[in-house]
This record gives sequence, C-alpha cells and structure tokens, in this order.
Amino acid sequence: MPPRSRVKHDTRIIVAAPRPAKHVMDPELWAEGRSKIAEAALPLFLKYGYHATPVRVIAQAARISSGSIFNYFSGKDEILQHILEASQAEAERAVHETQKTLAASHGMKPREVFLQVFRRYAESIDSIRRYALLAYQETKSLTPQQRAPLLDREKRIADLLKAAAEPGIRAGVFTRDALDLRVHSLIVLAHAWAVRHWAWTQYPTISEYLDDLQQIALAIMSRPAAGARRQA
Amino acid sequence: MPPRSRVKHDTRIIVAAPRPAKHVMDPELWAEGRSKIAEAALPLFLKYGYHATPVRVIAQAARISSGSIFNYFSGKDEILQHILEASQAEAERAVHETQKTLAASHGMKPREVFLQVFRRYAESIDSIRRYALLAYQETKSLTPQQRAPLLDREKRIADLLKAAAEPGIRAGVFTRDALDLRVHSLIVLAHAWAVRHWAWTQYPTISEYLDDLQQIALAIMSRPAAGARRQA
Amino acid sequence: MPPRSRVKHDTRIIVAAPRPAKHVMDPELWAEGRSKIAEAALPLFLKYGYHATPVRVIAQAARISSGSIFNYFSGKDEILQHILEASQAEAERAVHETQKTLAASHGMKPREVFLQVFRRYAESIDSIRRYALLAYQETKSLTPQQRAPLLDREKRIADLLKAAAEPGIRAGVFTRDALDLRVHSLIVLAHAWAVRHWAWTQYPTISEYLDDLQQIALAIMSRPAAGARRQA
Amino acid sequence: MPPRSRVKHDTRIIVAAPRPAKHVMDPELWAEGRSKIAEAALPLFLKYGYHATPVRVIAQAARISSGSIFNYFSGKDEILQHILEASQAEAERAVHETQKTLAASHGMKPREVFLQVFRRYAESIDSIRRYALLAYQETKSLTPQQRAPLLDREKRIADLLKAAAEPGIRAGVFTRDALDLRVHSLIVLAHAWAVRHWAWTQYPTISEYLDDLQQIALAIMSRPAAGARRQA
DNA sequence: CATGAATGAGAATTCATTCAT
DNA sequence: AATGAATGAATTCTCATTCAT
Repeated sequence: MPPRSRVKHDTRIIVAAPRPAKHVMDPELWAEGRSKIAEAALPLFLKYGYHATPVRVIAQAARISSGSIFNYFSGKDEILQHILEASQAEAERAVHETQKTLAASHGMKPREVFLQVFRRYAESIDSIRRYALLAYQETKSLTPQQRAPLLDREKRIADLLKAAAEPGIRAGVFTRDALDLRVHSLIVLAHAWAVRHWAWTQYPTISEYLDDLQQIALAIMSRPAAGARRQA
Repeated sequence: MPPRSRVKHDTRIIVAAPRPAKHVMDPELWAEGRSKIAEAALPLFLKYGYHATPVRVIAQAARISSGSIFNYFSGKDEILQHILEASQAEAERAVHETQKTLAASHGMKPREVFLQVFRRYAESIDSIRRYALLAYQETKSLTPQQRAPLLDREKRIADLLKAAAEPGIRAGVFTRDALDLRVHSLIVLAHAWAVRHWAWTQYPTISEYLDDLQQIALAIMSRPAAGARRQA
Repeated sequence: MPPRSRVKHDTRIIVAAPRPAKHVMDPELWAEGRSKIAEAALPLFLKYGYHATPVRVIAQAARISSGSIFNYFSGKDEILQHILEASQAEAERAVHETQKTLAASHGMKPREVFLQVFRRYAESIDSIRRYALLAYQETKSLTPQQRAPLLDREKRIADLLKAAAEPGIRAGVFTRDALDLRVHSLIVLAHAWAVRHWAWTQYPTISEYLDDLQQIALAIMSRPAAGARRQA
Repeated sequence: MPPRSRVKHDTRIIVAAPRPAKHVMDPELWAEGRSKIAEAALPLFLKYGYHATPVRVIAQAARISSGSIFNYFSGKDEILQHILEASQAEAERAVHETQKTLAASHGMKPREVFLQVFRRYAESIDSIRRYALLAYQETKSLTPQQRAPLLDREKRIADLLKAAAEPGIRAGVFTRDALDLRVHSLIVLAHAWAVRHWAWTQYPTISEYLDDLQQIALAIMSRPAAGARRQA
C-alpha cells in the first residue's frame, strides 16, 4: 500500500523562499483597492457562491488584472473575510439606528412605539441584506468564540425590541408570554427578507414587505383574545 | 476528463446539458446505491460545503470507488440535488399524511386542524434539520433547472398550509389578509428551528419550541381584533 | 502603511477541505510510476535546474499527463527528494563495492592495491555522477543532522582508502604525512569527474579520465623524493 | 509585463535576446548601484537559490525600489552574471598580479615560482569562497552566452598555472604529461576549500589547509621517480 | 458492474518586468 | 532617476470525470 500520510521525509532540500513585503504601500490606496475588489466580489459571491467564483472573474468585475488582487489581499479567502467583517460593522450600525429610534419614541402610543422600532430595525437589516445572505451561505461551522459577537448582537437587538414592547405590555395590549421567542421570531422574519429574498416575488421593495409584516408583528406581540386563549 | 458542466464566467452562464444516465441497472440496487452515497455525502457537505468536498472523499465515506459514484449519479451536483429533493420529499410526505388524516377528521375545530398540520410539518422539519441547513447554503451549487423542483415543492407546502387554514378562514377566526406572507412566515419560523438551532439554548427539544411557537402561529393566522386593526 | 504581516484574522470562515487518500494504491505500480517520473525528471533537473523545470515538462518526458504526477508525488519537491534519496542508496553501493575490492586484494603489490581500490571507487562514483551533480547544485544549506550521513559515508570511504594505502606506507613507497588530506583530495578528484564533467572535453569516458588520474593519485600518495622534500 | 527570457521547454530552448540597457546614466553611479544590488543579492542567492529569490526581496535588501533594479540591470539574470563575473575577475586579478610579481623575480627556484602562484591563487579563492559556491550551484541559471565568459576565465586561469609551471617543466622537475588534468586537479582542490568547507574541520583557516596542500600540489606536478613510473 | 489510474481543464497564486507619476 | 502599482504569463496543484481492465 502506498503511504497514506503526507508526512515528509526529514531531509528537507528546498529552502523556503523569503516572502517580499506586501506590495501596495499607500494606506489610502490600499484601502480603496480593497473596497473596490470587495464590492466587485460581493455580487459574484452572492450569485455564484464563493467557491464557484474564480479570482479572475472578480478581477474582471473590478476592472483590474487578476494578479493585482493579490496586491490587496493575501488570498481569495481574505476577500470573503473582508466582506463579512464589513457586514459586522453594518450590523452594528443597524443596532445603533434602532436604539436611536427607540430613544426618540416618547409620547407615542404603545403599538406605534413598537412598530416604529421594529420597522427601523428591519429597514436597517435591508441595507446589509446582501452581506447577511453571504454570511448565511458561506459560513460553515463557527467555533463558539467566533459566534460570540453574533450572539451578543442578537441579544442586544432582542433587548431593544423587548424594551420597545414594554409600553404595550404595560398597557395590556402586548403579552409577556414567551416574550423571548416572540421577539426572536420577529428578528427571524426581518432577516427572512434578506435571506429568502427570492421567495417574495410579490413584494418589489422592503417597504411593501414591511407594510404587511407589520400586521404580523403586531399579531405576534398582541395579547391573544380570550376565546383564542381558551382554545389552544 | 474535464467536468462537463461548470458555471462559466467569462462569457455567459452555460446551463448544464442534460446528462445521460451511464450505467442503467437494477432499479432496487440503483436506489440503494444512491441512498448510500447521499448519506455519506450529507455530513461532508454540511461540514465542508459542497464545493470543498471532493468526490473521492464521498466515495471513501461510502466505501465504494470514486468511479462507481458515476454509475449512480451523472455528476457530483446530482448528489446534492438528490439530497435536497429527498429531504423535500420527506417533508412533503409527512405534511401530506397529516393533512389527509386531518381532512378525514371532520369533527375538529378549525384552529386544531391548522395547529396539528403546522406542528406536524414543523416536526418533520426537525427530522430533516441538516438537509434544511444544506438547502440554505448550497442551492446556488445547483443549476436553475435543478433548483426549480425545490422551489416548486416549497410552494406546494405553502399551499397545504393554506388549505389547512381554510376551515379557520371560513369560520372567521383566521384572516385571508396577506395570507401568503403569513404562511411563508410560519414556514420560516419552522425552518428557524433547524437553521438557527444554535440561537435557542432555552429549548432543549423541538417539542418545547413548538409548544411556544404554536401560540405564535395562531396569532399570526388569526383575524385581528377590531381595536388592533384600527390602530395599526 | 499596509499590514506587513500575513497574520490572518481569528475569524476563519473557510473550513479546510478533507484531503482524499493518495490515488495510486497498488504498491508495485506506485513504485514503478515514481521511478519512471524520477528518471524523466533527473536529466531535466540536471540540464535546466530544479526550479527551471516545470512539472508539465517532467510529465511530457515521462509520457504521462501533468496531473498524474501528483498521483505519485505529493508535490514537485518530493520528486527531487526521491532522486536524492536514491542517490544516497547508490552512494552506499559505491562504498560497498570499494570495500569488496579491497578485501580481494591480497597478494598484490602495494601500489596496485591502492590503485585498484581507488579506481573501483571512482568508477562507482561515475554511476551516481548525475545524482551527485544534482545534489551539489540543488542542495542548499543542510542542517548538521541532515549532513551527518554524508559526512559519515565520506569518512568510511576515506578509511577504506587509508586501509588500501597502508601496504604502500609500510613498504615505504607511500607517505603518512597529511594522509587525511591526501585521501580527501583523491575523493574530491574522483567526484570532480561528476561535478565538473563539462570541463573534461578531452576525456570521452571515465576510463580515459581515470587512466590519467591514476598517475596523479600515485603522485599524491607517494613519499616525495629526497630533493623535493628538502626544497618545499 | 512578462519576463522576457525564460528557458522554454515545450519547443526548443529559446536563447535570450540581447536586452537593451534601459536607463543609461552616470557611469560612476551606475557601477555603484550595480555593486550595491549585487552585494545585497549574493547572500540571498546563496541562502535560497537564484530562482527562489524574488527581485523585490533583493530590492528590499538593497534599500531601493524593485523598479530601480532594472535601471542598473537589464534583468534578474544579469545580477547573477555580474556577481559571478566580478568574482572571477577578482580571482583572475589576484593570480595575475602574483604571476607578474613572480615573473619579475628571476632568481627564484622553479618549484617556488609555481608554489607561490598556486598559493596566491588558492588564497584568492578563499576570499571569493561564497561566490565560488554560487557558481557551482547556479551556472545553469545563466544562458549559454552568459556562461561562456565564466568558462573562458577558468581556462585562462589554467593557462596561468601552466605558465607558472613552465620553468619547473623546463628544469625537469615537473612533468608535461597530462598537464591539463594536473592543473585542473589543482584548481579543483583549491576550489574544494570553498565548496567543501564543511568537510574540513581539522583546518581552521585556509593557511593551514594550504600548508598541507602545497605538498600535494608539488607531488601532482612533479615528474615521477623512475621506479614509480615503471610500476603504474 | 466495480474499480481506480489517467486525464486535463481550470483554480489560486507568484513574480519579473513595465511605465505613469 | 526613482518609485511602486499594475500586469499577465507561467507555475503548481486539484479534482470531476472517463474508461480500460
């Protein structure tokens, strides 16, 4: 049987070559180039998937030569990394926007408070739709520590939505039953716009989608009518 | 020999030509072999992704030669297609059976009819949890032709849920407003158990999850109270 | 300034693919294939150098496809490794042959003993000429432990030559002065046939080369005449 | 832009076209720049090999930009050529001076003449030890045209040694038999100090090595005693 | 039918060289 | 004259697929 292991003999003959410092030295140009490439790569990754998109094609889309890609990224995988990291930053912005909306909602009616906060969040999600989809599709098993920032952010969003629901709960129009799941469900449905975009042919923009989803959001949060409660 | 169908980037997308089955054989053996291969491939696809899993590795996992794979599948992508189709078929079968059973039970209350169908569907999702995750991640690895039946099946599942909701709608407890979105939302929430499994540490099994989700499902389907409708 | 280091972020996204077991499984076929490839590669490495010889060209010379190379070697460098290891084995054979010649030299005249042993050694070296040249040219700095077997073998050869010189020394025709250097010099001159082959245009085969080198070998070993000793 | 001259394998060897000097400039600056670059390149070539050392790394080591390299050399191979030529020139100059000095000293004995020339040559080899090693390893990286002057110089060094031996030959103490091989052997043994430096742990400096090697050199050149000649 | 060695198109990546600044 | 970003040919290596046995 041939050796199954790829263990090398201990008489190494080929001496590893020195690696030159990376090429693009002007930090501004470097950052610009990275953005340009990442922006060209994102729609391709979304359309064909990461593995099915050759570097050559990314280069074509970015209007540069394929060799130049490697002046800005150490490898193809770093492009994906860069995109996903950028998406993290955008997601943080979404959280921030939602928080500001909540802070500005004094004096509103309970249902209005909640709907505005939820809608603001869902709209922010739309701006990272493409990133989110990519993350869903290309992120394989994450280690717990890699997952930590994602979980943390979701918790903060959930907390914001719960805070936005509080007036309604106190007013008796919303329920506190299984509140965590309800809030989580809303987050999932907001994400669904991004992740299952292909399914919503009847909604041309997120605005129409949210117009209808709002009803559902209210239904999810509302205290069930007496009859329904008794039945289920 | 070169792979027959790859997405071409430099010109236009070349749609995979229909490939001839190579070795026709005893249908029973054939089905058995396909299953064995698909079962070996699934965990690999989930762990490493479709593109990153070589056929030879699948063959090793299935304890056959790599050449034999092509006696059962016309290409690597057909393995993925088979896995996803099988999972969809299983889900559909489960729902179908439930629906038939319930359709036969004339005495049930409309809410009960719907909840049982939905719960049965959601439970079946759990059994194909891993498949569902794969579908989210790798549909792009299929050609549009291969993707079509998957989308079609999802539509039919939505139709089943709508049919299960019909008694409720007729009885005036469910609404027909934005019904497509409501049903879709329920499908999404059922999938969420599989896809976002890691997010729900508070639910040890799908049973507890569904106990709570049922309330939400009812809320989503129910005709809103007069007051709520006026407000939102 | 751009990052000079190639340190990756700690959020690894791309999961390493499983590596299939190496392809050629029949050990005999495997060994045959390796030999065929190595034999095709050796003259190319010698003529153009290791780095200047593309795998593609080795494949052409071996009459196989370039992909097949990697069914037999895990990488281009393993081909060089294989060749050099084979050369070590051949060099050991040279030592062995020399030793046998020495053992068979009973009853010969002292000068004849030495000349025969030396000639036998030099002839054996000729058979590994091409390997030796490659090792000289492609072996960069070796670690002391990698160099150990080479040094050891040279010492054994030197010891054999010293033993072959002993009768001459006792008979007073050879000198013991700087014996180590003299013996080493002979080894170097034997190697020179291989290493500086291009320089000896006047010698068509090693036989003619050795005919002349024998004189020099004798001169190197011989006790200098009285006059010469006084002068230098 | 693609490299201009690479050895082609699939067809015939394409000899490098003579390349135009690109930026002509102040000859003094030019020579200075060439030296600086060559000095930076030498240790890298020795450590990693010519092919494995990128031009950019040489540029970094020389503290200039990679583009500037091509203001001083028409290509990477010219750097190697320059290093080797410079080393050969240095060796030749040293020998030449010695030879001139000795040619002027009419009173010397023939053996002394030769020994001084040889010793001077061997010492000069020590000073270019690293270059010599490079020459052994990387001559193949040059085109035949580029190699020619190196071979030619070696021939002229042999001629110098032959000239230095002439008085001894005329005086009857040296032999003219196989003179080329004898002289070549001496060159090889002088080189051996540099190339096989690691093998001679018993000689701390070249001085001790040459003290012993001188005896051997004399032996190699000397006319064999009548008895020895008859025997061999 | 099964096998697995052979294939070669295509992938990522490197790097000598050019040339606009 | 120096710079260094851009280039793209050429390299090593992978892997889906074929087909002789």
